[in-house]
Amino acid sequence: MTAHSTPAGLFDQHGQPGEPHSSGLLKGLNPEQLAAVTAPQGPLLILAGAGSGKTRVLTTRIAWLLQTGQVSPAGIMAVTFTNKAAKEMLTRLSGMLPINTRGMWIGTFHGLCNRFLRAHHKLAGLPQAFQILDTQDQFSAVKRVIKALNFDEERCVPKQTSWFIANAKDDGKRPGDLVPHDDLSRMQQQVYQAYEDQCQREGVVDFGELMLRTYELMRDHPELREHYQRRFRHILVDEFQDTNRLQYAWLKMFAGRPEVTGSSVFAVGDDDQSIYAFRGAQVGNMSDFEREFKVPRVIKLEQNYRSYGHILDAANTLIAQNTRRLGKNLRTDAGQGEPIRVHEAASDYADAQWIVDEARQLVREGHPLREMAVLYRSNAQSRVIESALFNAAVPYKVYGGLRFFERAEVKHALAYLRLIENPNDDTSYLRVVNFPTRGIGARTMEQLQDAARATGRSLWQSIAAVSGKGGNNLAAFNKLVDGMREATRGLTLREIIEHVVEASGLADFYRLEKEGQERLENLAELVNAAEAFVTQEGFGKDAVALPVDETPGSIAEGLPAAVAQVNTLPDAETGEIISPLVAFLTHAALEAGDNQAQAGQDAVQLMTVHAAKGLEFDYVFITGLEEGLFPHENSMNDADGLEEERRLMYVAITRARKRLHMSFCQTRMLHGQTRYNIKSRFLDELPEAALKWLTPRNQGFGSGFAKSYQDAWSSGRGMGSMVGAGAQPYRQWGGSARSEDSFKDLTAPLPKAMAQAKSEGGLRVGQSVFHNKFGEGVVLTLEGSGADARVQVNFGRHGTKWLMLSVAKLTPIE
DNA sequence: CTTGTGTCTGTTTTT
DNA sequence: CAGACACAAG
Repeated sequence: MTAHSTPAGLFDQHGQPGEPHSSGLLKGLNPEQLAAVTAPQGPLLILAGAGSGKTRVLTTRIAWLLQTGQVSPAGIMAVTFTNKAAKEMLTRLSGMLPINTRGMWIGTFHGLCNRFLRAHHKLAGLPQAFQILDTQDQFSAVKRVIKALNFDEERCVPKQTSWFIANAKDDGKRPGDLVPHDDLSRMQQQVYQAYEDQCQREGVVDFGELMLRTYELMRDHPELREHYQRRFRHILVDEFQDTNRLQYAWLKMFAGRPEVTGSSVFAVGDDDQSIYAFRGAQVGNMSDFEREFKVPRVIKLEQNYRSYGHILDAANTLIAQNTRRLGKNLRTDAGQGEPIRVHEAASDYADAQWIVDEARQLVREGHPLREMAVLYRSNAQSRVIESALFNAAVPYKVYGGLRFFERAEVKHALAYLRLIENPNDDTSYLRVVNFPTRGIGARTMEQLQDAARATGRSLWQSIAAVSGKGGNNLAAFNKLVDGMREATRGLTLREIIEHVVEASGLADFYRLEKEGQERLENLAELVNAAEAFVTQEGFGKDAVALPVDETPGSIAEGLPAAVAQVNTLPDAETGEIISPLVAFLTHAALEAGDNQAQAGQDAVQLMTVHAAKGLEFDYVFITGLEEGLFPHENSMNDADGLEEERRLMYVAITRARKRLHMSFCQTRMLHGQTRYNIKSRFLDELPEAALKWLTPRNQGFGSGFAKSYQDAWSSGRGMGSMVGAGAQPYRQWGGSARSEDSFKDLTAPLPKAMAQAKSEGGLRVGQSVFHNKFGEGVVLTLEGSGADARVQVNFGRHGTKWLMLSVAKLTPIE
């Protein structure tokens, strides 16, 4: 999405957009891009490779359609997956044309659904101020349902069940559409049904529900369907390869049958960058689209404006190993550039150190830190790298993890705000009824929940059913919330939040807490976020009235004003404009916000490969190229999983503009255990000519074997702590490694490589050796032979250790 | 109702 | 190793 600063100004692709004439708009487009942008009405599929100017094509297409008068802003719908992508599109578009982007429907799938459901909330059977459950909320709601149904949580695991429900919705399925095939799925189906009832009662929807309900509303109401189908003459979809079944059906619903509605869908995607199958993405939607919409031709954007040749060669060669592809090869005019620097380290620690060294070298050459990114497969890998960077005083920024609106203190404050709008929101009620504590304990809440369940009412409505002290406290709590609602009536959003933070007792609570300072700051930041939201969304004195829909006879006809972009459409029937508070709460749910405030600071960027999709950097480090990690062991058993891992690797490689670094290590600390890793098969799949090995290839024996061996170096307990097993995944015996029972594992067959290790090791008593962790030592004793060989080594200040020769990595020193 | 202890479980993530 | 969570004791 960020397609600015390109290698050494070699390319003119990302220069300033031309002046607002179509000739200016189209200037600098290559033939394929031009064909895509100026394609005639009708379905179109753009296969856009990484760095091929995808976003530019998408936005220029919209600008061109508008400028040539083929469509009015109201006839455009552009859908993305992330808020970031939607914003980027809007920003670029307003840079190209002096148009008001507000009449267009540009946003994320969920943002547009929200807009739609707010406008038609009566038809959808929702309160106007319906609240949106995020994943956390959804999970706790499901958990509550499982408890209420008295299901065994061992059998009907809440996490799996909430995943099950989300998946069903992504597939467009209601509880009644499911056919249970065993006890578990029968239970899950029941939970789904009860969960759905509960959400409906509380007036809340989860992410999947936003999509599904919009889809169903369109499906079940012909007049609505016809209206929107007629209205959106051009539907543009970004990252089409990431759409799930429901989203594709949703798109078809809005597009209608092209020959009838005349609408055209402009789908842009890259099957090679499909990395979200695990959450329901169907790459197959691309070929389905091509077939079902009778796409006359697929335009391939293969000219890359981002990376140098070696990098692209690596990407192309790698991805060519995937069998199920639409087929595409990236090319560049930029020259080969530097080869990819490949480094093998003895340990994850040494690997991190190497990254720090390389980064410092780049700094010495005058490159800013923000142009360096360290990418890894899983979040757990960031720790070592962080500590190495920290120790070297190199600023860094980690992406991922807890986002702003997901922080506990922020969610607490939001829960109070939600209760002001909708006291029947049980999820919010449960979150803060006793936070800060006000004498409402578990048994009180149990009584309350029982009463609510019995009558089918909300917790808020059921407090009279609880007598005694607990009941009084509950009444006091309801009164507190009522009081807040009264006190904040007519206040600005900022004032509302300030009041609630104080009146709820949250502020006092955190003021007294030792570690509360940061939380207080986050609450202050929440006020800022609200302030920024109000300014940005244009609430306040001079909101401009815009006709939303000009189509005569439509449901939405004559709507008064779209005060703000997506979140604040007026009610379709009453024309009442949603309060800034509801809009802000929606914003908080749909846009979890960045996780770190310190933006703009020059720092090395650390993130998972998934998080890096759509980004680009001059210098990229791909770390942890080890079997079991990347490709991840959970994905490498089936062909589809492996291909997805390869696409992930492809995404990682294509993030780099100028120089790419890849690294792996022989030992890695994971879950408190040392793992021995083989280098990733993906390294072997890269063209040799594009690589520059900084360490000798296949050096030592650590890189070639013993994937799953527990290190045997704990001294003192002698052989009892030595563990060896066949080629089992390490995780199968984590705990037992500490018990004497594991001793018997030593009898398991050992691979040939281990026997070789001994002879190659060529150790003798008195031999000097090097060990990754303990450093230099001297061999004191040799025992056993072959797979059973063990050795006693004196490591000086680290003491004397018994090591399993087949497991510990010892390098002889002459 | 709070606090401490023990157990468990560890991909990827937007909305 | 470390965070989340459940349960028992105070």
